[in-house]
Parts: sequence; structure tokens; C-alpha cells
Amino acid sequence: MFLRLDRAFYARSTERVARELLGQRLVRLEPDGSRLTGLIVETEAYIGTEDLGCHARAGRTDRNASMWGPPGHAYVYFTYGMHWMLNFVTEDEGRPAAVLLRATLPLEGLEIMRLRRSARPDPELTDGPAKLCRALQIDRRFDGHDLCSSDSRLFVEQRPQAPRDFVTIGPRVGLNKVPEPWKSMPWRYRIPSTMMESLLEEERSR
DNA sequence: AGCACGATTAACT
DNA sequence: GTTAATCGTGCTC
Repeated sequence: MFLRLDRAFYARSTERVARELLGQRLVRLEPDGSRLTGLIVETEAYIGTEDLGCHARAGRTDRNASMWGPPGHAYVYFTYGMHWMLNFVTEDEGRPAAVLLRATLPLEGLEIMRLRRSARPDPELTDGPAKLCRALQIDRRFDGHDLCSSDSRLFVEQRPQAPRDFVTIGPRVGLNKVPEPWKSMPWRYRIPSTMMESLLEEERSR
């Protein structure tokens, strides 16, 4: 058993939360008892109404209301007519900010994920924000879900964070119509595939 | 009531 | 490299 990340972890600067989530273990417990997990290997920070790449830019709406809520909760939204996206709310209640979970390295529950992902190759099971929601069956039911309550079925297990050498930082992706400087802010954090083997070795030795 | 758009993905050429 | 898929959401009329 490992401790779950607590609310204090999420109630900090969004960049720090996004960076420090790398290497930690995302856990989804299903109603039938299945345990689906993976190491978080890619995140992005979306930070407040001033960030014109963030959904909060146009103010509070029914859709993005979770971002204004307390930290340590999920913000899950639907886009492109078919995809769900999973975020973790950060900073203080009343300030809309969140970390988008863009990719994990699957560890447990691979067979279930393969079924949901049409038997795609394992490296493609959860290597995109909509892919991981599909594999973990995350949808609107998880919008506002508390990641820190003891009975939560979606949370992050506390681990040593990924070594700095493993982390690449760069601009967020998919923001083509977003004006500068927001489009180019270096708020994407990831562990390149070339580092995955090293990360797994670290994981085994923990 | 109508409409433009999207923090993507998969399947193309 | 390009593009279709597909529809909830928020905005305008």
C-alpha cells in the first residue's frame, strides 16, 4: 500500500503540481474490483482566467465550474464530439487552474485497457489524453470527483517524483488559435519515450 | 433555434 | 504531411 497524494499536494502552484505528478502512479478502481494503473508521463498546466489557453479564460460556465472548486478534485470535460479529458484541479478554491493528464505508462489492468482500446499495441493504450480516459473509462461521472477522499476510486499514489534528468519541458500542444504568449508558455511536462525504460527501472527499485 | 468550434484521434495520401 | 469523425457547449439571433 502507498499513500495517496493529499489535498496539500494539489493546493500549490499548477506548474509544480504538473511537474511533480510525473513518475507517480495514477490509480482507477473499478466497480468490479479491477485496478487500472499507470505511471504519469505527460502533463500540462492551465492557469487561471489570464491564461488564454485555459478554459477558464471566458469565465465560469456550467462546463468548467469544477476548476473554480477546491483543489484535489477532477475536472473532466467533453470535446471534439467524442473525447473526454481528465484534469486535476490545483491552487486555492476560487482560482481556476488545473493539470491536464496527457499520458500514462500502463502498469496494471492491461487486459481491460486492451479491450477498451480495440487491441491497439500496448504503447498506444494510454499515450494521449483522450486515449487514457477511454482506457480508464473516465467520463462526466468523474467531473468534480474528489481525488483525496478515503473512498475515492480515482487518485494518485504517492511515489518519489521522476528524476529531473528524465523530464522535458516545452510548449503545450493543440492550442493553435491561442494568442501569444500563452500559446508558447512552457507548461507541458513529459518523460520522453527514450527515458521510459529508465523510469521503469527506477519504479522497480522503489 | 441556429451555429461555430474544440486542451484529439485514427486513417488516410 | 492532411482530414473526417462527431456533438456538447456557449454564444448570437
